[in-house]
Amino acid sequence: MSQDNSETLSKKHETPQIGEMSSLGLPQELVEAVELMFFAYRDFVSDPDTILESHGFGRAHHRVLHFVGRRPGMSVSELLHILSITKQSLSRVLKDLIEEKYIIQETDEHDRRIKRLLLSPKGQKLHRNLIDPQIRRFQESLAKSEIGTLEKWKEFMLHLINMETK
Amino acid sequence: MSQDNSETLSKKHETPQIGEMSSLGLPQELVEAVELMFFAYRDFVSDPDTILESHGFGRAHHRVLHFVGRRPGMSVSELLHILSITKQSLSRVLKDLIEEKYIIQETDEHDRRIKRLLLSPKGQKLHRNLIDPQIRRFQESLAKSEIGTLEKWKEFMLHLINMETK
DNA sequence: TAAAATAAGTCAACATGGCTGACATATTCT
DNA sequence: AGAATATGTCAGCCATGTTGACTTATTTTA
Repeated sequence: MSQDNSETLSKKHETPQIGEMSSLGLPQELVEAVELMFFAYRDFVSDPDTILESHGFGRAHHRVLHFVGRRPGMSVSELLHILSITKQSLSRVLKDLIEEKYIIQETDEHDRRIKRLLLSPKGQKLHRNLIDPQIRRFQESLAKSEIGTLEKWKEFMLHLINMETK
Repeated sequence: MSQDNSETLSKKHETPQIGEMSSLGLPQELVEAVELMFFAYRDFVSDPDTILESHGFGRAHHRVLHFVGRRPGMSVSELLHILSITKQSLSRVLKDLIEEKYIIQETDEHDRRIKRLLLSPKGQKLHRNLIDPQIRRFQESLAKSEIGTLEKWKEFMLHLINMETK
């Protein structure tokens, strides 16, 4: 990973300038950003893998645990929608998590077709263990960064997200 | 330098500080950051998929094209190392790309065991088509962001990366 | 110069987690 | 009563990750 020396592209709506282009005519600082996205994400999601492995779970299980933990009582179709995967893909991992009692299903009071998903205490504990190293990684990175970094980082990440996802 | 987010709830029924702590005692702003990482990465890598599909390629092919494009003349083992995948995983996609003449192999002049990997003009064109929407996405997001966002974003992303990767 | 190390390629086999389409069941809405 | 909805399940396909063993060519080293 090389450092970025160029101080440009700092104003809103400014187009890339000649000095910033690689041989392919691409703004070099943004090509670097593309790579940072790849490496940072890969290392970031690698943290929980050891824990997951010891439970016989994969990353798909992690995602389900995460969103059910964050939005307790969500329905299966809401979960499908947020994960943007198919029913079949979800059902495999959800089945595991329910069978091993990390996730509890409760039939909705007013519409008995809907099953509300919740983390059991066991599920909450695992969820916490999985997210801890990721939070720690953020905290350690922030400690090395300038003040105000998190806010700007989050703002930018939010802009990167598709409308439909928001 | 930066902030400290680690506060612990000392009493059972104490109200978390607004906007900072979830019910699990985690800094809320960092739990949000974990989710932003998931959504932003997912949407970001989704851009090139249509193009790849029309060529019968997947994301693994994209990564190979990208790094060979960025570091022309790299060896197979260097590529293995940067991608952190196994020889077998790489060989499948690399074989496709070589057979269809997106990537050219040249035997190293001084050590004929080593094969230098290069993009053909066809490979360069595809690489460019794949990265374009990602660059565009960055530019559009930057246009909506405050001045100085890219530098801070890149700095933080770099801190998130493992030592071994750097 | 013979042996060891290195770079690359290959084979078989297996796991995870995406996908599709079809279909079943229970429940609610019209 | 019939349509729509929410969930679950079956069978099968595909991409891409894994391991371990082995070959071939070439270079380095003892």
